[in-house]
Amino acid sequence: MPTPPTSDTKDFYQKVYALVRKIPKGKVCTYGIIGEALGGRISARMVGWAMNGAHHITPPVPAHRVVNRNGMLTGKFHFATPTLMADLLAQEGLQIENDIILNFKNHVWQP
DNA sequence: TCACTGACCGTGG
DNA sequence: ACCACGGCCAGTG
Repeated sequence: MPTPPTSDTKDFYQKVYALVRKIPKGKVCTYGIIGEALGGRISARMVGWAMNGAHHITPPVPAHRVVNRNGMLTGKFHFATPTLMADLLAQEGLQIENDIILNFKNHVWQP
């Protein structure tokens, strides 16, 4: 069992992207939930790091639906424009204010 | 090779 | 209720 001989890290990236793509429209997810959903052996930090490569991969990943536990758009600065993330979320019917998702807990989606 | 940083989270004082 | 610290893994200088 054994242990996956090959590096899990690469698989882990793919898992993160797959899960994020699975997030339904109008819903959001947190880094911690994703990390736990992938096995819990990973840190939420790595999830964010994985998203760092989500810019040049295909198909595109709706990273705008991934926020921190606080419901705050922490990664908005990593997007094409700092307002793109809030804009996309607003288009999905989410209410954003001060870079924070209103009623965030009510829009959280879990795998 | 060592050290620091980074789209985080949880617990303690 | 708020502030501070540690833990986690990987990539870059």
